[in-house]
Amino acid sequence: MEGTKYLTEEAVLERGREIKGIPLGLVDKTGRLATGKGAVGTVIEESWFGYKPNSEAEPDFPEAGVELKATPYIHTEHGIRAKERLVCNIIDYMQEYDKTFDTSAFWHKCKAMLLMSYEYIKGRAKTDITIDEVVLFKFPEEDLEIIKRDWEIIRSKIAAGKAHEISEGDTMYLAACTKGANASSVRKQPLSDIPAKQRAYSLKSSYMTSVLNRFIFGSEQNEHIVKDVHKLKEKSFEDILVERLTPYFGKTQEELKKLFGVESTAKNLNELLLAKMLGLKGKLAYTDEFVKANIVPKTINVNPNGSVIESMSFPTFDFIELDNEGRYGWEQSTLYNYLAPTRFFFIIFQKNDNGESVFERVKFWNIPNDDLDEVGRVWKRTVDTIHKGVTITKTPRGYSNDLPKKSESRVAHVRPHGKDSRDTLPLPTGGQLTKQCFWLNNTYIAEQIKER
DNA sequence: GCATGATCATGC
DNA sequence: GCATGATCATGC
Repeated sequence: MEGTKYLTEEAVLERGREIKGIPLGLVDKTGRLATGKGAVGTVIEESWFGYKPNSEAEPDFPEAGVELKATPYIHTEHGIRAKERLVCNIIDYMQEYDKTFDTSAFWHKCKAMLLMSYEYIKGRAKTDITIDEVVLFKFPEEDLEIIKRDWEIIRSKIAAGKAHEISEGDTMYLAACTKGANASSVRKQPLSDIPAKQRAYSLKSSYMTSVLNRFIFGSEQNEHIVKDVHKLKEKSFEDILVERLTPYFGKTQEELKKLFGVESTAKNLNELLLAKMLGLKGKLAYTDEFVKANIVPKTINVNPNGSVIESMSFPTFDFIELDNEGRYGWEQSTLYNYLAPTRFFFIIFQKNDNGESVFERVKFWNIPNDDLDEVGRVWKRTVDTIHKGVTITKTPRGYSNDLPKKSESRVAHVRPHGKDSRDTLPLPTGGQLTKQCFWLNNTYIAEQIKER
């Protein structure tokens, strides 16, 4: 096998398929499997295809123009989910900014990928991993239109001397994720002296979940918001969406209910109304684009004076798990990996002087880099406090603790989030504490949604 | 008046 | 039964 060239996509795919079911321990001829991350793909490339890992810029099979990607998935109670983002090439800020999508390093390397999927099972030895499915993946047209715009968003930030402001949540499917030993892995950018974090092109984990489900497990697609692909050539997905909602800006909740014949008084009323405005059968959150791009709709209620009524909560955390995560650092944490790639779709309702709720506007938002770092500091403070032991004090209003308060940070804080004060979880240092979660400060949200 | 602790309500 | 999104309520 040594020195064999795979000259066509078909030849790569055919050979790739033959690996299905063979434990990687039997495939590995070099003992590389024992080495760290990325070993699965490298072992297959080297020991199965007989290729030496090549230069960064070329696809793994240069003659066939195919990049090999081993991608883990997890079985959850809600079905198949990608374990992580699919990381592609590191972005060379100095080179990429004056290219076009077609001449970009990303497209050169990743326009065709041999996706080899395997199930990630915690604790399983790497030698026992088997590749379950192998497909030659090319981006479907509707995804490619969005990916081209994603790429352009990244490029234009570099071209504006703002490579240091790039963040994963800027884009929908193709994102610039951090890649490096730690936060101090930085590189030069062409139009500014400010060093920028090293980043790589990646396909968001939410996008990979969809790819796995669709192309490997053969599931149905979700309902699309933009049904006509050609529209995406003219305008971005976000512009199309905002445009379709604009006619309803300024209407009160009651007017909208009447308009759409909605009777409900439920808390998810706004969700129902939005679906009606867009002519959806199901929920906005379950549409193809929102699911793949990891866009989270959030209703924000604003007082007549512009202040945001409530802070925004995130899922409850487990104190013991959080303590464990502390060993791996902020960028490996659950919170980081939720907050960094997520785009939020803010649906803004403002109370008018008659106390009626008015649908003001919508805004796509993701957390800016600096503020994400600030959340990282709050996270670290939380981890450290939990690790050394939370101090709990009885007060007339319940139990108070020394986790980060709103007054400590412009951006985020920690607060209870359970059924009631008896809804508790164990602490790693012993004893129990009311379930808690991270919150984005309402004052911070107000600042972020301000129209500039 | 607001930060902070507490709790409700719905849907999966 | 619980996670999640949403909101309440009171003491400082």
